[in-house]
Amino acid sequence: MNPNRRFKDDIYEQFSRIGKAVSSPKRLELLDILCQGERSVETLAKECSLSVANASQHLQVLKNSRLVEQEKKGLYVVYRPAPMVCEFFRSMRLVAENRIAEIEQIKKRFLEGKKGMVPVDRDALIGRIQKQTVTILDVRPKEEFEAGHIDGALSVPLNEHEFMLGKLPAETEIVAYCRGPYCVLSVEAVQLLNRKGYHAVRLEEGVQDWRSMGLPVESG
Amino acid sequence: MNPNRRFKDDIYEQFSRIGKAVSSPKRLELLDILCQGERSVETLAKECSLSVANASQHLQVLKNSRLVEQEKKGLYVVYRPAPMVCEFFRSMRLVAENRIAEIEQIKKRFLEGKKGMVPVDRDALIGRIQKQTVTILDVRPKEEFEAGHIDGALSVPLNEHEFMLGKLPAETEIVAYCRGPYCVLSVEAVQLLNRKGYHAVRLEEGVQDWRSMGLPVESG
DNA sequence: CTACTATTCAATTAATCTCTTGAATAATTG
DNA sequence: CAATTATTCAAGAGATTAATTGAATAGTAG
Repeated sequence: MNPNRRFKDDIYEQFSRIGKAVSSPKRLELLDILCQGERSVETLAKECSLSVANASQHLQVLKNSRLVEQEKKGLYVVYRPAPMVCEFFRSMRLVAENRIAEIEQIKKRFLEGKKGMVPVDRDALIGRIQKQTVTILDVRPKEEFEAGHIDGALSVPLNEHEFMLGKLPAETEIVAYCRGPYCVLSVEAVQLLNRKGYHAVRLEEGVQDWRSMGLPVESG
Repeated sequence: MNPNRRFKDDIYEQFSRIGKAVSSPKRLELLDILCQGERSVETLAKECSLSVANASQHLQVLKNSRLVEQEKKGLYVVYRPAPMVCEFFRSMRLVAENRIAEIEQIKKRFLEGKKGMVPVDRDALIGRIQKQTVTILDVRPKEEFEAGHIDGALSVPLNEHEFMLGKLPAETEIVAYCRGPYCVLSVEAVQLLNRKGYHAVRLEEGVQDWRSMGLPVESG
């Protein structure tokens, strides 16, 4: 074969390793979660409804395409996204959201009939946070809250909701957020709160989006 | 199945349409070329060493994942990248180049033993263009030159090289560029020029890279 | 209207990928 | 040292994908 053709074939073959890695829905879900922070295989498997063996296998594929890195921590192996990968994933997500109409439809269908799912006006929200006329809840697990959260948010992990409910001011409006548009924690939280008589709405954006819009993020 | 799980599966399934589209080396090559400008099926097939039927089939896949758009122009169907796609492709390319060591190796192996393939210092080059102590050649087909080229470059398509050779100043150094690091036109041009006694080196970056670094690009 | 051109479609084969299952490994704890 | 835990490996079934071939379509030119 012509050496020029050979060169191109070899190069695009290598590029396609990245593409192959992100061609499986489950691997994308794994990546999406990893972009929130490092996780163990078991955690990832549970989060993505995969068997541990299958999750491990997908993680190997991601590792072989250099999209994730691995580190042994005590009894666990934790995976985390390699440098640049979160930005790349974000770029892919944006293309998908903008180009593939079905995504909007699926979201719509899923949220339809649920209370408090209207999109929140970000600019208005920022003003209201400052004026303290709104309570903002981070409903992700505590560790994720600690790794970074919207400035002024309260950590109320979904599983502790029942417990925390009493502590919330009954009169102010509540805005709940979680990892982003495809994480359902805030959806469940908002439904629960509304059933309990609060006025709660969902903020679709997660901390990553919040940060990448240049808005204040706290940690600890 | 749990409706939350259903929702996530549906969403990531849609995301994976983008991933599947960029999981084939040939489709990546097609996309890369399309990011230079719109092309007919036949042109793309020839450029990527594909049969026309096969190229068409790959283009259908890209179209179904909404990465390219199609327009009938006279006897031809031209394809072009959809909005945001070039940026996405670039982001993918950057991840691959930074994370996959094999790519650097393949480049090295291909260029090894060839004259004038040392990387050109961009900043120094800009200065020398302004001082006119260097001749910069765009060796892509004329139409591509006309659609946009590095400010100050001369259009000398590779196939017309023999013809144009006499017109080049023999004493000044020559820098040739083409579509980017994986286009071999400038490699061939530089070899040819060096055989003819010129002092020619290759600029790896293409117009796209040049532009995205905020450097001046002319058209027409 | 006929011939021609560019592209797409349809069917086939070979190769590749995903998930499952059960076993293997490797590190930690009692 | 034995038991436990987290992860990985290996093999196989079923589904998906890429390239090839030959035919079909649709628009253009003579």
